[in-house]
Amino acid sequence: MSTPARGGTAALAPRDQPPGSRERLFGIGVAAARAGVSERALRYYQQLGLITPSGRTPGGLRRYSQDDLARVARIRQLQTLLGLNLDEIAVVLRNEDRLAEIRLAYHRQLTSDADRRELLRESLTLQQDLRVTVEAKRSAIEGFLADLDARIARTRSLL
Amino acid sequence: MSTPARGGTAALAPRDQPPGSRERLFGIGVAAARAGVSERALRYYQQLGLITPSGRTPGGLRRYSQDDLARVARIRQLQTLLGLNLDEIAVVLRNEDRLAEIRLAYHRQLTSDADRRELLRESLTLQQDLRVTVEAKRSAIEGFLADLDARIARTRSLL
DNA sequence: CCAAGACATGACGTTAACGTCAAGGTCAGA
DNA sequence: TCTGACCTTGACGTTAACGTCATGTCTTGG
Repeated sequence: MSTPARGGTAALAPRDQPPGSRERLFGIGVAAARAGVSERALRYYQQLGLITPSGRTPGGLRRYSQDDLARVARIRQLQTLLGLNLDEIAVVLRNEDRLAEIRLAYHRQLTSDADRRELLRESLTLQQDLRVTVEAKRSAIEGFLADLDARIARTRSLL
Repeated sequence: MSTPARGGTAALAPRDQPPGSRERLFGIGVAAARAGVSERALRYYQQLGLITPSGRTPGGLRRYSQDDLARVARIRQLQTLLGLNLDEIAVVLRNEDRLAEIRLAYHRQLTSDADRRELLRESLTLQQDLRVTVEAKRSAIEGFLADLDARIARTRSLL
């Protein structure tokens, strides 16, 4: 493992700041704080393939972008709101990633028309599956809440 | 620990079947199957004080009633729907139990008026706390669903 | 250039919520 | 009465999602 020479063959190296869009990047400490999770959690998510920091310093330190933080928020949302485990979350995220790719390919016409339609259908199905479970959860919660309100009303009536 | 003599001083022992209401009782195997959980889970819930089978055979085998099964269902609901852990669930259940007791005491006037009002207020507060968290969850899920629907619409529009 | 944080990569520890196995008791029916 | 299915308690195992070191590296202000 040789430390890559800084400024050497920088052709493919991810630029630190694309001059136009001033993308602020954070170290793992700040990123974790902003995302409301631990550094360990961020490394763990990465280990499971849920996120990859959008950059590394030449020395190997992780650099997180705003989008990365949004992704972490999404993970937490799927975790706490829907109760999915990290493996299930990986599936959802992979699907969303593919959709984003398809959207790009759609504009640049990099893939064949048939391929895109195929991928689109597949993604749509996955999204609809997710929708079904979420909808079920919603109605269940609604029932729970109605029940709870009834209990509260009964309790109030005793006062 | 002496095995309690069967048929001894049975004055306070829970009757097996109150002659009027034909309460069917189940062994732990059937109970677990009906509740959709494992036998181990039932024993574990009992260990944590979440449920107590409403009876035991003279030999010590657990007997679960319909109400017990409903209670297990409630546990599962709080677990999967709200994401509470078993300790938090214990709090909720204890509160609900107390409310039920209060209702009984209310009719039979076993406690002082002041005591009952005090307990009622306390229970009401707990219920309202729960309501707040549930309501938060509901609106969060609603937002999630709206967002998901928007994504689905966008995906559809690409087809 | 150099010290003080911040960070990287293992590797082992922890907690909740059970799973599983062992060594026996209990019960209902033939 | 006796067998086979069901059940008991106790103890140890398991899995997910991290927590917590230990040890060495990177980065940055002075």
